[in-house]
Amino acid sequence: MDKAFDPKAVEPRWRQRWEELAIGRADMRSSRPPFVIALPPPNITGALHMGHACGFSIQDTLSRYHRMRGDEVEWCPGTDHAAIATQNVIERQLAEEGTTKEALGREQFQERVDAWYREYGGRIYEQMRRLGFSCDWSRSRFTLDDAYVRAIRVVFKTLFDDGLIYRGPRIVNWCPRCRSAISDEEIDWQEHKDTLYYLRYPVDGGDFVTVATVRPETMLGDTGVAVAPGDPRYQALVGRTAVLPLTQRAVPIVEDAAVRPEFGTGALKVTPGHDPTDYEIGRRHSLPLISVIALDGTMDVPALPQFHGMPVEQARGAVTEALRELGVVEREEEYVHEVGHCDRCGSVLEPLVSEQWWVRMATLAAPGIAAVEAGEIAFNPSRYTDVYLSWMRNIRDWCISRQLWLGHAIPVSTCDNGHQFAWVDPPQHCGTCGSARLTADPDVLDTWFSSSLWPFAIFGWPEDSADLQHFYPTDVLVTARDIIFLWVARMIMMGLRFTGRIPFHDVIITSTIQAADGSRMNKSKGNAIDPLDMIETYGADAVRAWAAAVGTGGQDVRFNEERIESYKRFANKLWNVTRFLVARLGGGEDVIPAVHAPAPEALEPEDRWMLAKLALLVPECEVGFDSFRFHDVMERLYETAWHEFCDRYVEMAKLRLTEGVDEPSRQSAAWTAVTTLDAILRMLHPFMPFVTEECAQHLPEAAETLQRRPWPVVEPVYTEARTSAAHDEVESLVDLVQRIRALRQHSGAPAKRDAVHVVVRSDARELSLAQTARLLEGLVPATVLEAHTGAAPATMIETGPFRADVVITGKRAA
RNA sequence: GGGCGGAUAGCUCAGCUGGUCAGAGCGCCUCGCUUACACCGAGGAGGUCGCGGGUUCGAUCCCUGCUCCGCCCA
Repeated sequence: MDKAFDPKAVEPRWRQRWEELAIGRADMRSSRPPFVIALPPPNITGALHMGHACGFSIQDTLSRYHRMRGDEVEWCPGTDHAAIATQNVIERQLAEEGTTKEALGREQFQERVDAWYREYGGRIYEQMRRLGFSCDWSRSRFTLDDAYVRAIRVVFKTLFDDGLIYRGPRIVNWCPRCRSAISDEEIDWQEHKDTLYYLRYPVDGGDFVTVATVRPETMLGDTGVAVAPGDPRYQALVGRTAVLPLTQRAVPIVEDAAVRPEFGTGALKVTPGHDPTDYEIGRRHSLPLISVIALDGTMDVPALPQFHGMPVEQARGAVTEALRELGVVEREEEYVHEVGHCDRCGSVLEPLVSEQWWVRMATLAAPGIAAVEAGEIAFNPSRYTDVYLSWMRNIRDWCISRQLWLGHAIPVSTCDNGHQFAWVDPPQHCGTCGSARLTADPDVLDTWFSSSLWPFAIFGWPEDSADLQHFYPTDVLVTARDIIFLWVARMIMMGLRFTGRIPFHDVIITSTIQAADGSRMNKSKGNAIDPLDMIETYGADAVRAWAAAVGTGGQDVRFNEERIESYKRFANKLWNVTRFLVARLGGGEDVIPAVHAPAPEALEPEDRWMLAKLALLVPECEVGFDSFRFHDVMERLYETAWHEFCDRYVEMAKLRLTEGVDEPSRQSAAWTAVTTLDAILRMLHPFMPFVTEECAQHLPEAAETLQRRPWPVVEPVYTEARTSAAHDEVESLVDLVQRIRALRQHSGAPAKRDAVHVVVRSDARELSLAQTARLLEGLVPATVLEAHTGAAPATMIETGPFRADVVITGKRAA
């Protein structure tokens, strides 16, 4: 065996082995209880980032653990077509080539997209394999698969026929660059420093009202002025009309509770066409709705040619200037506020009214709320329960249409007689009048609409497939916090609606990995860490162990490379202790031959000490796994493996492991060491599969993979009374050793056996004086005497059943 | 404006339902190339657990107010 563990040399071999053995492949005919995870599908052309590395590592750890516990594990991977992201990539490419998708046409554009998928699709799977993930690759799904598309259409048509999907004009967040609606959940809010303008609108009868706005250009579309109900400042104006400068339109002054009287002047200009709040106010007061901004983000005011066609930003200046000339700008002040940007392209979003498809959410939400309230679905950490519930209780209709060229077409057609219907298979005729002149809806579905079907559509729904029967509902969903609304909530609602069952019973929200300075990791900011670099430097095991240790608990974590490095060292430690045992017990071979269990009486106290530790560790790990406290499990395994096993037990047993004198003692030490190491490797395997596999190959119980070995069992001998008595005594002895060493260090004596002389007495029952002496001599190291000469002063140390007189001699030369 | 979370050793963080909880890793200091490992071993120093109140026999852990940081919703 090499002197150090080399991840690069080991990882490819095991990745290949696992693929050959198909450890991830689930058998739906198995009688083992299923344990199922649906992988949140990453973007098919995307690259693995730290968030993936973290969340996916946790899923693999859970999967491997459950396989060892005897479950039939189905961890189903998949990828998402990520319509907006992909379309943006292709559009950027086209722009560099000096062309546009419009010039190309839909067909050729689609060819470009397909080519892109062919070239980069699945790249992320390769990156996932680098981390040793044991997904069921045989069941990989893609959201553009034919069967998946069919499931989407069935869902759409059902909701449509049930009246839960409708088309209507609504104010939406519009991205002028993507030329598409963007959902509320996809807005990237950024702080802007703008100017708050105070505009004076004359009121009929000689008064005036002053409104405050950061967007003077939208005043061209104002259709009202609103004040808070009962605001004493404005009682005289309510019910009268203001006359807008520039357009000369007369608009009513109304009272509305949405107005915050403390903001600005307490009077709000109402632009229903370009502000969500104003839109609602306008509806309540039946104010007209005027659009003054076109879909491309330019002013759409043919009646005012001086502004028509001008980009909004520019129009803001121009309109303000015109208003200044009219003398209606009372005041200007700096104003800092949050402005919505497109998540994908960064453009400032423009609220405007357009025709969109919507899902009525209230009826879908009710069962989703009930399921969580009843505890059928639990969030981990539990505080996210309230986050979910409050969003669900205040749910708003969901805008599911996007004006993209890429994605799932909305399966709705309209015939020339105006009959509109949803379909699953593309229709030839109108179902109502038989007309063959059909117009398909030009929009596509929000990607999250398709994602919301994921847990059941991946298993073949709407067919009542064997996979679906066996693997649905899934067990656990592992995902990031920012996806609770976008995805988790919608999966719950769709799952309940279409299968009548919850899609999973536990949701694990992973930590957000921040940059070292606490800021958000962001590719464009250049502070993102590439997991592949980390694997390259520290090995996949180290990255995975780090992810598990840091990824649950719900607390955001600052990226800390040293922490990953510490797990690389840990892997090396495991490797070296294995190497040590192989050297002592392998008889010259690379693999330790079978070690027979000793008679229980043959176990020495330190053997029992180790077994007692193991007896505690196994159930602790199980509890940790079952409560998703991965960091607890990882920490306990690290502590036990390194400090208790390597530092203590192996040191205590070292002399007994040499070829020689006391064969029964040697055998019990060998058996204890191998048994403990074997158990530790198995328990660590879900976290650090590569190094544990590689080490386990050198032990007698070698199997083709640890995934085919069971989780450790606590044997009766680990827990019997003698064992715990021996444990406690050895624990005291370890304490004694530590205190003698401290004394020695303090005295400046070298760590030599003849520098420390000890006379020890004890009331121990399990540890004989001879065994006590042997352990002290080996561990301190020290010379144990019957009695001191009395020539040098002794220090008395008392701990547990032991009383030791210690004499330090042979001071180090300064 | 509403809500959630955080503030624990120099750094990054654990501390579940109040009483061996004051911890880990890294860093630091001292010593050691003892044939598993210097990707190591041994020993050690470092914290009034953000601040002010309160509940309690007793609070880092519960309640409340405040300060700063992060996030979500509006």
